[in-house]
Parts: sequence; C-alpha cells; structure tokens
Amino acid sequence: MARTAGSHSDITGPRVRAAALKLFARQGFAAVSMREIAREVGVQAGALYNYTADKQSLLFDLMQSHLDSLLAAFEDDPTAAPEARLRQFVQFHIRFHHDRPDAVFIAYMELRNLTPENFARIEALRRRYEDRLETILKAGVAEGSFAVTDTKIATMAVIAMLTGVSTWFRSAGRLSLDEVQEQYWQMVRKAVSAPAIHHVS
Amino acid sequence: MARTAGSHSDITGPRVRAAALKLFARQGFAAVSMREIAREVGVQAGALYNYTADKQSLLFDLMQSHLDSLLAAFEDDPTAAPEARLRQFVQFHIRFHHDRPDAVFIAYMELRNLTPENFARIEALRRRYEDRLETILKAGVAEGSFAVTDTKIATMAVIAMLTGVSTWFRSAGRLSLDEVQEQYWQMVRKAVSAPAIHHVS
DNA sequence: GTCTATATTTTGATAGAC
DNA sequence: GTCTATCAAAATATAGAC
Repeated sequence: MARTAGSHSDITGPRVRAAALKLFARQGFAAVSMREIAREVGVQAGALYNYTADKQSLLFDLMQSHLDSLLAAFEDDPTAAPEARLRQFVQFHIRFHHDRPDAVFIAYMELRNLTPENFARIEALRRRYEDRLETILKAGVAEGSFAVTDTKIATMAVIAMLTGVSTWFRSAGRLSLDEVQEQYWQMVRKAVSAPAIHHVS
Repeated sequence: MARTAGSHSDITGPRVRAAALKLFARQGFAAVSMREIAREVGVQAGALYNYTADKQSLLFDLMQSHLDSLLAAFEDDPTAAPEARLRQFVQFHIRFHHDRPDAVFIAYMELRNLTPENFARIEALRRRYEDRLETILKAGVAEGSFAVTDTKIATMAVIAMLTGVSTWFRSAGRLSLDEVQEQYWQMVRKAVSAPAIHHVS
C-alpha cells in the first residue's frame, strides 16, 4: 500500500538512522542525498527534517552512537593479569567491529565530513577507547610481562592491525571469525611480550 | 596577473593532477567539484577537460600512478634472509607512505568511488603488492625462522599495522620517523618470529 | 507527521569564440 | 589551450496544506 499524506509511524526516526548508516557506509556521506535516504525509508525528503536538523547532524549522531556503545561494551578487569586483559581486548575489538561493519566504516572514513566542533567530540571519544588499551599495555610493561618501547605507538599499532580485519574478512571465506581472533591474538601477544626468561638447568 | 583567454602552459596537466590529489585527499572525491579543482589550478572549469575525460578518470589515474610507483619502488632481494627482507619491507612501507600522505589517503578511502572496472584494476595492483610481502613471510616459514599459522592473515595484519602510521604520525611530534620505523620493525619481527630455540648448556 | 511544491545553489559536462 | 556561456540535472532545506 502506498504511503499517503497523514500516515504515521513511531519508528520512522530509527529507520532514518538505519537508512543513513547503510547508505553512508556504501556510498560515502558526500555521495548520498537526502532524497536517497528518504526513498530508502519510504517517505519524502521533507519528512526527514522531523528527525534530524540537517545532514551533518545525521552523520554526527551515527558516529557518536557507535563510539558510545563501543566504550560501553568493552569490559576490562584491572585486577586480572595484563596478558588476560589484552587477550580480552583483542577478541572484543574484532568481534565488536565485525558485528557493525557499516558503523565501523563510517567512523573511520567520514571524519573529514564532520564540522570542526563535531570532529573534536568524536576524536575525544576515540581517544578514550585508545586509552583503555594503553592502560593495559602500561600495566604489562610495569610488571615486566610486556616489552614495548612506547606504549602509545604499540596502542596505535594494535588497533590498526585489529581494525584492518574488516577490510578483508568475509564470513563466507575459508576462515571462521574464531580462527581469525585466535591468530590475531597470537600475533599481538608475541608483538608486545617480553622474551621469556629461560632458566638453565 | 590575471590569466586570460589564450594563455598557455605546458605544465597544466600535472598541475591538474596535483590539485585533484590535494583536494580529493582533503575533502573526499565526492565532495570536490570540478570548479574547485579548476580554481586551485588557476583556470576555468571547462579547461580541465583538455586533460581528463571526466572526474572519474582523474581519480583512477591518481590511484593507478600511486600503486604503479609503489610496486616499482619496493626492491626485494630473494637471496637475502627472510628476516632481512621483512625488515626492508617494513622500513620501505613506512617511509614510502609517509612521503605521499595524500596519495595514500586517496588509495585507501576512495575505492568506493571507482567504477567496477576501475576498481578491479586497482585491486589487482594492490594484491600484487600484498603478494610481495606474503612471499617473504612464506620464505621465512619455509626455513623455520618465522612462525605464523596463516601467511595471508599475517600479510593483512602487517600491512594494516604499518599503514596505520599515517593516521597518527606527525613530523613535528615527539618521535622521529626513524624511531617509529624501528619500533614497528621490532613489533612486526616479534609478531611473526618463531620462538628462539634455547640450548641448555 | 507527512505530503507537495518550491527557492536557491551547485553540479558535471559541452559548444563555440578567440 | 583557455575562455565565456550555458544546459540539464540534482542538491539542501523550507513553507504551508492536510
């Protein structure tokens, strides 16, 4: 049935966000028109402005929601061993990003299209997440189980490596996500670990 | 002095490419208009079409040139030890990408904006580069100095890690590029190396 | 809350003068 | 080889009817 003037739907707001997420991820923010988003939702373009002030706010809200849920979802246990905490981070990061490919893509590709004010707010959230990892690396260095010259560099290196999974991993491929998680964990573990001390018997 | 009709310049072609490179990297392909490129060059929009068939060709040419020079610049010595070859790759990749931030950015961010045919050609070039690294990893696994479960995964992990340098490294920062190269090399080396065999004396 | 209609800009690309 | 002028299409956002 065709949608007509006066129709209502309490879930149009979320559907606008879902349509924008999908289209921004697929074509890029600048290449998507408000009319395309409206068509995906099933309304006319003018109706979108009941749910967003403008196109920029739509982008910002999607990024902010993504980073908010990223920060909320990662659970770290400061009393656990650094190696166990790092393993948890690696597995969490891969899994969380794998479950939200569109949001991840937008969060990394559309930073340029944020206004300076919105960019600063998103970057602050991203830094908070990076700090969670760096805290773990610092703990490992402090107790001697990790050996990295600079924890900030190691943080960026690990996150870049893990996030890169989304550029090539496909569920239909030859490897399961569990296998991928395990292999990345082994590489990360070796990359940051101190050489074991071998006692001569 | 204002440019007038009939002015000539034999280097307008390269300047069009340079302007497009800069603007595409800064704002994204879809957000840059032909008029903006023309303004950056100092000509009118119509004049651009003496140097490119259309906007898409401009993007494709920039990506292809970048990957061609990447492939031409990396020198690998198949007779050297795998660890030495890998070290050379790591240092080369970081340096080469650091020297061309705009081209790197475009090559990774604008794949969506290529036509399917152009996308396939660019992806083929990228895969050739990845294969250069995988060849090194396979050699190391074959001789026992490297221990990675899957060389394809390790290839993607290493390249993602190294390319990520461009997202945070600034020459004016507290670290020199030499220091960054050395620390990434240590992490990559440890990540792929087989544990040393410790002889009991 | 959604529609239709529209204002105002801007876009990629082309034609023809010089 | 570059200019000016222009076409046809598409963009964001708003106004007002229902």
